[in-house]
Amino acid sequence: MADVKLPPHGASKHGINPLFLRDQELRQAMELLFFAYRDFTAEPDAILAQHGFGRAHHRALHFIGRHPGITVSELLGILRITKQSLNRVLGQLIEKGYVEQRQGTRDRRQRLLALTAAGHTLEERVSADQRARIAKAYREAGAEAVEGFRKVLLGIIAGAPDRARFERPGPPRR
Amino acid sequence: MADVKLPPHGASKHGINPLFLRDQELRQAMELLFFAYRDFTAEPDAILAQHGFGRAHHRALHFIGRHPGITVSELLGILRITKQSLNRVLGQLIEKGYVEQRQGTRDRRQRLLALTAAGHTLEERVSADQRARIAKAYREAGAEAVEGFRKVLLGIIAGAPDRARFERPGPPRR
DNA sequence: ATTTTACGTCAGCCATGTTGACTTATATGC
DNA sequence: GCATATAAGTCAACATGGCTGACGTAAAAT
Repeated sequence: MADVKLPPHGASKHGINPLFLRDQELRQAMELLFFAYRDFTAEPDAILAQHGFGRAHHRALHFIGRHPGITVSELLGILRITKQSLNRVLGQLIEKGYVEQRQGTRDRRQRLLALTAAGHTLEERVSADQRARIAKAYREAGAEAVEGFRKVLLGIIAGAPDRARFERPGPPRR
Repeated sequence: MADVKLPPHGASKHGINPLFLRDQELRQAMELLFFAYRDFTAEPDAILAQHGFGRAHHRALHFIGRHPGITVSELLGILRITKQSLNRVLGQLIEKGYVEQRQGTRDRRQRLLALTAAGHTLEERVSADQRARIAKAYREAGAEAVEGFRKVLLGIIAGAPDRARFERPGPPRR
């Protein structure tokens, strides 16, 4: 690593440095992720704003919808935010009747979270554009590309525990 | 669309609804994007915080680095934020000596932006983890998967103008 | 000469993250 | 049974990075 010296922008006078190409390729991927995420969230954000909500509310709705009965601390582990931040969002969703809590049976300290019917409806409305966008991208790219897309994103995701989410078909039961 | 009625969570008593599988697949993609983005930004955010900067600063550094001589309004078009928001970030980067402005020659109202040497160094430091993460994911997934990854992300990105960024090899000259 | 464009700036608002301190109820381990 | 640990909630204060709206200046375009 220390013996490779790149010129300021990687291109030497006598041709193109292969490490420069590599860097370009990696930065292109960074941009693809940025643009995709930017466009992926634009529409949902606009719809959420009409309800006085934000992106954080959507994330909660989504994961509660996919894992009915999820506990607060499990949700915290997924979102990687503080409980104070989550509580604000969760409180608003409960107050407006999109999320319900019930006490855990095995452990009565837990609050098991679930979407109400209204919560399901809202989540569907908010995510409609995202699902359509992915459906379109998948359709255009083909099954093989979809496999590659999954593989690479999985490689970007950090730890084993999170990756495990994508190994089994259904949500974890409680 | 109106004639297809899904049971609450898509699974009927007599087998699995193919539309449910489809929905699961799309939601899985949503989650992959979320987790990848979450983990992709965690390390850079930590480094930036040590410098008193945030994610917004990194985005500016990145795009200025890739498009030396970019104008303020071009950068605004890429980031899709307001000029007031960009100005705050840009002002801090200039003040601390990571970004330089010079007056446009063709149009003297323009401020052409470029990284200083310190700016380049900082950007490299901040993006090192991201590049390593992508390099690892690319290596593990293989060339074919990388092609698929690009194809699908490109399909998710909204408009023709933005996609054009990924069609040519080099940054646009000015 | 007028209008439009590129950029900058001031002021204030909101969403969403943070830290730190503290409380309550319940489980768990000795 | 008591001590400790855990799940969740709460209050307060703060930072970042978006936003709107209003206004200013210089230069280009018509």
